[in-house]
Amino acid sequence: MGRWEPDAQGRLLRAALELFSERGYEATTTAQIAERAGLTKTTLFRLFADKREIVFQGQGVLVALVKQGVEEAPADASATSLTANGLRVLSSAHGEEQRRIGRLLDPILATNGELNERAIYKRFAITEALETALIDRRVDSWQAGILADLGVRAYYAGYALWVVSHDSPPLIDYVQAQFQKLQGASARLSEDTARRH
Amino acid sequence: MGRWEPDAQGRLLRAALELFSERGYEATTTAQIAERAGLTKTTLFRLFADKREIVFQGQGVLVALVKQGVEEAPADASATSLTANGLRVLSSAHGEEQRRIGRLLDPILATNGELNERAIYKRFAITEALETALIDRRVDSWQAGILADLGVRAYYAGYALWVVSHDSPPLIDYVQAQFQKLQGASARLSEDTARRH
DNA sequence: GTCTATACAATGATAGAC
DNA sequence: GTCTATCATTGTATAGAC
Repeated sequence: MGRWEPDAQGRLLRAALELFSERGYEATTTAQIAERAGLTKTTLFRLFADKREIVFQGQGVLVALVKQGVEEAPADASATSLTANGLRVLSSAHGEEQRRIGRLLDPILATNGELNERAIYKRFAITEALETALIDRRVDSWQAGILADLGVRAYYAGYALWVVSHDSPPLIDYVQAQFQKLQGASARLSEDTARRH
Repeated sequence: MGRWEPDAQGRLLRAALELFSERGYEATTTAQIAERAGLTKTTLFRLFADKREIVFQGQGVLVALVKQGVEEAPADASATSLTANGLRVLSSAHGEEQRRIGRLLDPILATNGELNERAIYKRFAITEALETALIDRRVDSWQAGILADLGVRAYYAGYALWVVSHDSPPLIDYVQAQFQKLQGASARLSEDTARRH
């Protein structure tokens, strides 16, 4: 049992992804994950709050990043620019390593309600962080909510395209393209409504 | 043990809300809930998928209602009208009974991450149902996503106001007011962006 | 300060009896 | 349809080893 070896969390994450891919999420016990990582169940639960967090704890930084992106934007930035900057910093956390993890994780997510529920919870946490950060930058609270929904929708749509792509463009390119499209669709929606009066 | 008495689910829901209010969600065991309802733990888990579903299973109909509301809207309805009709039928499910349950449940939700996670999952399910129903009515898929976010945001904001109010107006009045405000904020957002070119 | 061993409570599944 | 009984697994708590 190679104890004291470094990166216990990383080893547990890799062991979990392997086992979940091999035999599914439910058919894998926490004891098996710990064993493959050369640790015990006790240690696993000291490092992760629950079984789901083994694969999702990495997303904890995303909340801080989107907040930071909004805070760091120029003083004269529009509400939309503040959002775009949040998305830019948020996306910057995703490199090849995250793409590889995503490719393993997404099929598992799709077939498991328990994991999917946690994924949605993380999405909501990012949305709330973005909304709060925008309000802190004096964006109108109605607009902050709308932009948070729009921005996070762009982020997840962009992510879905990026994770399966074999191209070189970084995630932010995909996210920005989605954000533009959604803004255009939103503008057309408002025009349509106005035209009906 | 008054077995064979009717409305086992309702008895379990009431028992759960009482016990959660008295001693908190985590301090209440499923055996205690079953006991207060005059049943056993086994029966509880046959009627509900897990402990959280005791208080959330009632929301399962909401997904069907919002879908139905969009489907039943007039053939010439705009995308916005389709959404409004979905919200109208969705809101129609909430009477005094639901308000009473909400008043008990909301404080418990606020203090428990596990329950909160399930609540967010239900919100997402309603959003997806609305988005899909709009797409089925030939709404552009970008606009469908935006309207689903906007509509569900209006629904939850309206619900939060309604549940604590002591006035007579039904939920739909609150939801419609929120939907109007959000549409206005969205239009101003698009104007601001256009003006910057 | 991190890991292990052990014991424990609670969730949720399953099988057979009424 | 419900009950009793038993079971595997998750997740916690404690005390001690390196």
